[in-house]
Amino acid sequence: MRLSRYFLPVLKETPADAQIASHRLMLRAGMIKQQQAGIYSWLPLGFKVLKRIEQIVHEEQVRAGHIPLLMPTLQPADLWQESGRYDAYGPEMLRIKDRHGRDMLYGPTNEEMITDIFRSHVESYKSLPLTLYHIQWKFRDEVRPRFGVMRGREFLMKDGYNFDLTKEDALHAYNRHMVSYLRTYERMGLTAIPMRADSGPIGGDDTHEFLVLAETGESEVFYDAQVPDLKLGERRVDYDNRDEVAGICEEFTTLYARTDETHDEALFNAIPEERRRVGRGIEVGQIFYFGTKYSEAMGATVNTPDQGRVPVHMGSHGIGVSRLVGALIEANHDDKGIIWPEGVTPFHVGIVNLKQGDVSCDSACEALYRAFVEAGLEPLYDDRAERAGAKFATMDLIGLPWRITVGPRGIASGKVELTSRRTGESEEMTSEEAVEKVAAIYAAL
RNA sequence: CGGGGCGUAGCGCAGCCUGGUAGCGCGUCUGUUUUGGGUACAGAAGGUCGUGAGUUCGAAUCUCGCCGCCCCGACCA
Repeated sequence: MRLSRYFLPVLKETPADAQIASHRLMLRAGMIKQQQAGIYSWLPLGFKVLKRIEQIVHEEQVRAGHIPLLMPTLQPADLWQESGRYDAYGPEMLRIKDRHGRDMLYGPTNEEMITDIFRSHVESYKSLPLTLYHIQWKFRDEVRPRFGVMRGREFLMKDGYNFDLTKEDALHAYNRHMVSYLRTYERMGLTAIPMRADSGPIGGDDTHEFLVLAETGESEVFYDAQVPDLKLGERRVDYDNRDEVAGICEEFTTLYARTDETHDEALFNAIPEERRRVGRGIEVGQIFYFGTKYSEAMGATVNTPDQGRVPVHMGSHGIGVSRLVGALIEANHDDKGIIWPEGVTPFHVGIVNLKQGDVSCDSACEALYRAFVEAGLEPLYDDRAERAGAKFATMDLIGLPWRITVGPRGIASGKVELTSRRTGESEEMTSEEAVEKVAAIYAAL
């Protein structure tokens, strides 16, 4: 993409309404525009990041054997009356009437609807196990939306639902989700810690929240200093292997890590003092096992091998996709702007032409641009007639992890400069070497 | 939903107390200039001062209502 032809409305000054870093930077970098309290338009740069995150979530769900579908944002009230949540949910649920006076709602979650889909088409234990998920916009009419996309009213969420014959099977689904989530966050360059949590209104016995450590987090967290060092890394996971999956879950949940909701002072104090940590975290996902709560209420039953009929065991599992954009920035920024991890960056590399209109600089930039496109990468070429300072400031603000600087001085000796946004370190090399190096970095992801 | 604050040009703000022709910086547009970290000069465009009512000869300014937004708490992917 050529910046002169892109739509990137960056702001030099910080909008007064934004208090925390991610919100400020998303506005300044032209990623979002607020339309109402807690409701945002996603401008091209923000939309790109959102889509990258969504893509990673999809890939890891499919890898775990889960099946994508898409349910509507608007739901009929009667499904929720069946489960009893129409009255239980309260004013957080946005209720709407259509022209015929029928009661509808903008879905805050989809347990009822997915259960309806399941019961319409599944009759036999032979169809199990089954895990369906979608990534769709949700609406929760928060009393007080804040922190930009981290606490919006409208938000994009991946929500998945497992249907299993037995509790044991459902717990395997639970574990599968935990491992797939760990992998999802790691690919984004985030450390998200599973913490035992309260079940809240969704109900159920087993639940973990995934927290990204950040000072601006809304939850207080207590954890063993060794927990953030746990990594899934390169290991291959067979998601059908129950023992292996359970083993990984055990590895990641044995050390103490809890939110204030479930914090246990005595257990915490059993950790050696130098390893006790208290901090704050941003919740970016949650997994639940809730048994037959919805299947019983809504008649989602299957025939069993011994001629019986039983309600299925279920769980639901969510990742806050739009919230992750904010959480990623909270975890990756400095005073100049955003620093995207390679896994989610909107463009792979920025090309800065220090002397637009200079024949040798222009042609070197064009050649770099073509080379990156041919290598399957997306460059953002700042070809505006701005001076160097403005171009650097824009690149720093929008946070592309790699920048190539092309100027008359370097070009005279056949060199360009490759700079890491994270470390600020620069290296001189030929254009070919720069393309090769950047391509190798992304190929290794 | 309790408490606090704000609404004046695209963005950031001053003016309001003490009513009298609506201003500044940035951005935008035109021209010149400059060119390795948000450049300089000259000119231009852009505002029913959130909204409705009231007081007044006269309201951005005073009074009341409404709407919107932000912050702190209680609640949540």
